[in-house]
Amino acid sequence: MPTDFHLSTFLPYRLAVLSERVSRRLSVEYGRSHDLSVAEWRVLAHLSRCGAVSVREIHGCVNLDKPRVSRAVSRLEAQGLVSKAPVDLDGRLVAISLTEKGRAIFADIVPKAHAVERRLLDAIAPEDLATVFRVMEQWHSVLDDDPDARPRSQMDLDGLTDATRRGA
Amino acid sequence: MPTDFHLSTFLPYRLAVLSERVSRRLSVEYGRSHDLSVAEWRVLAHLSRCGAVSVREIHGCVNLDKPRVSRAVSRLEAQGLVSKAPVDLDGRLVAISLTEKGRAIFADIVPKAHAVERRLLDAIAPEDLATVFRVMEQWHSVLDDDPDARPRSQMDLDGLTDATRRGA
DNA sequence: ACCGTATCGTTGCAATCGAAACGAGTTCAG
DNA sequence: CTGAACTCGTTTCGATTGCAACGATACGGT
Repeated sequence: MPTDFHLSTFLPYRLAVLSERVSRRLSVEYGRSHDLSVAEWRVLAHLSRCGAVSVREIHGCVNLDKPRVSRAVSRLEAQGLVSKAPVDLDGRLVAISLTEKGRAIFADIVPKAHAVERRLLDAIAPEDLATVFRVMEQWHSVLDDDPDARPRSQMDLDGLTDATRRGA
Repeated sequence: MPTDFHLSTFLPYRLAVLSERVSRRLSVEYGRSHDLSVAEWRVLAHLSRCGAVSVREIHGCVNLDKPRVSRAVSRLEAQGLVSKAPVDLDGRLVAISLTEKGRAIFADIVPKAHAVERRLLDAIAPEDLATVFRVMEQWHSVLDDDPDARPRSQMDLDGLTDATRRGA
């Protein structure tokens, strides 16, 4: 009677537990073979799509704070998976891009990552999957309207289709 | 044509981003007023339901590793929200329970936490919500069958209804 | 009773984290 | 041309993290 509160049915808790479990399972794939952190994996993934970009760009796209991106890039550079080059037009910027080795290692991980994802996706009926993604987008919308919530990152907004896009 | 991989549509990434955003929004509620971490919040929540329990018990129930629980309890004890008592029958165990102050602070936070959750839940049609929870449970089942995934915590298993329970 | 094994809670330690500060570079108003 | 304001990437620093030991207690076979 004091306060009836069940942690195990509390939405934020449930999301956190599932997300962390999935994330940890995935990190087995890129942490076991090659020695990558979540941040490094995300940086590689972003670079594989966007070519040569700045730290700022990555920071705004993959939900990692600036220092984390900076350090992840440093470690990746030390391992030879990534190269930094100065930008002529703006001396502050650094153009970061994948090396051949980085591309190779990423190409090696992607199928394993996709396999983990596929096992999850294949267990769900397509229409249920659609519902889930729609709901996740609605939850983001709720947070978009909440001044106390951290704003969404750029890339996650860009990924929206017109059907699911809000405001705009 | 290297490897076509979209981070922004990758399920583990999407889960991580949403979960982290929700979690961070929630932590505003118990971090701003009182000064609690996620671990401390979970410990309080568990104690509010389970009375006097051991560190081990909490550890197995709320998805926190043992040292984290131990340290969270220490901080909570230092703030007077929790009290530790030796157990007669087993000298290794410590019985942890809420103090009056701890109960009061928890009672103050719960409505705010529920408000955050409610805003999310109210945005979704009931049948869609049911689908989402069912899918989340299916994903847990997939991970339960995966030897490379970390096992699920006790309380999260206990929370299952017979309708959704797998194996057993 | 005794010793090996298991469990409980804590602590040590190295790595990581996040927020703020920093230096270098750029922009632009005056 | 100058200097204030801004941006970019890095670094600093205190706090937190996860993992692996650790001391202490309990149990079980002999």
